[in-house]
Amino acid sequence: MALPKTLPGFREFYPEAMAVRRFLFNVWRESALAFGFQEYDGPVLEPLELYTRKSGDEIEAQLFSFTDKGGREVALRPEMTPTVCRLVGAKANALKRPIKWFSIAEFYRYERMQKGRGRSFFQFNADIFGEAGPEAEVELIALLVQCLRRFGLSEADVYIRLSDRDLWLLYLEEYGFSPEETADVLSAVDKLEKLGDAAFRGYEEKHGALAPEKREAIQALFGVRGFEALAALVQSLGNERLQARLAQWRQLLDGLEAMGVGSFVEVDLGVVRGLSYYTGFVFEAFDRKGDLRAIAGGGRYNDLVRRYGGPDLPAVGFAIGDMTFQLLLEARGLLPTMVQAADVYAIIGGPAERQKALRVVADLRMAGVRAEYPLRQVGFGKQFKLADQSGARLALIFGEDEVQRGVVKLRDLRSGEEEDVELARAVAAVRERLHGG
RNA sequence: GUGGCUGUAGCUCAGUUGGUUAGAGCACCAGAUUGUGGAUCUGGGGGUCGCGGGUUCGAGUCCCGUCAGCCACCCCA
Repeated sequence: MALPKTLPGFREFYPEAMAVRRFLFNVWRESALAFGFQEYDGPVLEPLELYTRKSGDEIEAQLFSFTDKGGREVALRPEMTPTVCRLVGAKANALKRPIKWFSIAEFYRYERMQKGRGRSFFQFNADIFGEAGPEAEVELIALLVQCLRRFGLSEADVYIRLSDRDLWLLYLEEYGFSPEETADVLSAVDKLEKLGDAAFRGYEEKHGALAPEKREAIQALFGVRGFEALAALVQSLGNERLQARLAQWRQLLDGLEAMGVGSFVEVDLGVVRGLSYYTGFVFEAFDRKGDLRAIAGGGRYNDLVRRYGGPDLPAVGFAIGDMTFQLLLEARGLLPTMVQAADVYAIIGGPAERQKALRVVADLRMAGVRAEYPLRQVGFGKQFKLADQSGARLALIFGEDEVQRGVVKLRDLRSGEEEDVELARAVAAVRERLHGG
């Protein structure tokens, strides 16, 4: 009788893997806190409707959804954005603005597994609500860069492609595309990089052949790399609203420079992001080598809070996934070896000494010192081996001689240095050794 | 959902044209070892050979199916 196996795509964290996970999370959390973001969380299980209302059925196909015992249609959360929109929307009037929130949470998608993608994964999400100007984007992109740099990743490892759905909309309008056509053009643009001209097939089936000059116009904006090229293209059109949008771009790029993160960012109108709820600036982070899928992605979604029943509240956010991120750190040799070592290992002579030793161990632990000892009585020599293997810096030797004299021997396992310490002073002596030198 | 590759111990793998009771290294446990170190030696536990069926006197080995994993497509909130 075999035990039931782990569900495909779900992850188990043995202590070593858990240490890596905690390392990632800690750095992300510290980064967000340094930026003044506040941590929140929401339910893992949500009404199915939360995810089906705004998007198509393809998304529903990738949901972990079922009917619960009360007959409710429910789904495991596949992303945080709807939840956070609801949370913020429900209390928007009571929340001090700008609302800067982050979370580190597990998500679920019913997908085929692949390198860097499972059916369960963690994401760091950071969002700013209530700020319509590009200052919010500056803050978020700076946080994203901080989340990279704190691990030792530089602009040589990662770059951020920065684009703008607003500008795309204005541009397409200028070329006479209707709103319905615009959505399908953007969907084609999203695939243009991979598929080439074939990307327009879906559009043409729906809206008829694409005039050559329109196609050229799309290709022109799609190919824009760098602000100079963007400015040149926009100015050639003489459209006032596009000009105004360009001013926003300038403000954003100046802010990023001032924050010292400009070197990570590349203006690249080839990105539009598949999701239809994005309304303005969008960005995606990739590794320079191009071996991995996207590391992070985000953008502005000014309509979403309102669409979830809240007030009109501008919003920007991004997410970093843990799987690809960890692969990147591994590939660059930036994952430190995780040590879960004790500080002190107690070496215990016999049953009589054990009484004294456990008391000291308990006191050490109460003082926040990681203290270990052999649960079962084993030979002295063996205990030294165990102490060594535990990675502890110090050993406390509770031998018969020592305990009878009312002392314990404190041994530095690195230098071999030993000294006798009064039992009552054992905790203090250990702390001096650990912190003092 | 589509296609390719791969499944033998916790890990890395060996296993002859199909032939007795499936092996090694690492890891783990114990002993040597009742007062000083990641060593050494000895021993031990651990396998329905992913699972199911078929061919055969006989299958880890050949065939079919299935499941799982990896990779690519699709998708990517």
